[in-house]
Amino acid sequence: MTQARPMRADARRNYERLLRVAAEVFAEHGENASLDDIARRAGVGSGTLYRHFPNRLALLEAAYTDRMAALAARADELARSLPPGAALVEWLNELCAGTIRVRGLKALLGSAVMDGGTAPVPACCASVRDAAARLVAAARAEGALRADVEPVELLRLAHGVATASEFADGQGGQIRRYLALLMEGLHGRPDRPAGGRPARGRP
Amino acid sequence: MTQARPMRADARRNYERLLRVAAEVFAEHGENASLDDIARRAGVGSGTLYRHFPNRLALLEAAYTDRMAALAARADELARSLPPGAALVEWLNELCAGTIRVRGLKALLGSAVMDGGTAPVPACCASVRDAAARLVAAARAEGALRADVEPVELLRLAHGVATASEFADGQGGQIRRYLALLMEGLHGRPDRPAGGRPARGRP
DNA sequence: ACCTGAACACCGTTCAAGT
DNA sequence: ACCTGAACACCGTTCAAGT
Repeated sequence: MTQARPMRADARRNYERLLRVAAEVFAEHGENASLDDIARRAGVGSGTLYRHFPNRLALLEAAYTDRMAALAARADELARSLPPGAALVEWLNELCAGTIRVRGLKALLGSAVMDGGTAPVPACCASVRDAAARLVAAARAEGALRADVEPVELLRLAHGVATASEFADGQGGQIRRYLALLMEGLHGRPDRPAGGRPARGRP
Repeated sequence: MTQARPMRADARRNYERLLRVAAEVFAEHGENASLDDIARRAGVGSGTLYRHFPNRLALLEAAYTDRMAALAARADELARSLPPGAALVEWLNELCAGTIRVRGLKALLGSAVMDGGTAPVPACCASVRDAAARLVAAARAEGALRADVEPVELLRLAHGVATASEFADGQGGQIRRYLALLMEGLHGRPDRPAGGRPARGRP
């Protein structure tokens, strides 16, 4: 998977300019930003963009690999400084905030939690999934998380929370609240977690 | 707001053809379907489409007004045949399933729960919001729903659940499950004292 | 009053021609 | 080996010309 031969100097320069510009433009205009615009701002021909990145998702992945890695690293940092349940919630919170602030990141994380067995999961997405799995395992062991929820499902639901939060105010003002609702449960009085609930229909 | 003067016969015909075709095409290809394609399939010039519907959202609204009304009506139907808590959950479930099956509907419901105080909420969106408010009020009165969640927030979270479900399998296979997770809460033991479902993890 | 379709600007993608 | 930019097909939107 690693570079077979080093790139020619000009190719490497173009490659890096494209990455830098793409990260900026995707962050500002979202995943559907104009590729032509990215090439233009990077000062290269559009063909050059396609030579390095065969499609939009490939460019998105390359542009945000470092941010994805940072997200994965952040999980372990939080795991060291907080109890498992709190670490998980805080991480999901930061993840949601990131997907709203950096607009292109949301699409990438979306592709990271998509099932579509067709394409293999890119490395940067796998690292975030793995980080989630570690936090989930710890939270489960502590009894802070029910056992029938898979890590990737939690990521999907967090993506949903980010989507909901985006609709709320366009920024992330409600992330913490919606995430708490997801984690705490919607029914039952806030001050009475167990019991006191009328019988519901058959499961 | 109602029709000042009846439309000319040919205009009315075109208008209706556009609506019918748009509903089909949006359902199939999603909110970003080509407007040109819709006009072509309806057998009218592209200018005619813009004359009747100034922008994409306007067409989307008009094309799905009846479905939105049906959704609102369905809420009251469920309220009559189920206990409040169950009626709410079932309605949200059908709403999510609808937004996945009918692809353009999702964007419309998204705009229905968006805060953006700029544009006034279109009538069809308001009717869905109102229906949600009725179900929420009943569920609250029964004690099946905590009191600090607004109806529009519940709709936003349901939208998030639909998004998460779409990532799961592309269809709606996980809606009921994710919705239950949202409604029941992620933490706390699965085998709670009252009304709990059987534990799937450890005994 | 309404419709048509050409016109314009834009975008994604490919590829022949260059160095 | 790599880059460029023209070329093609497509799309959203406007508007002069028609009826």
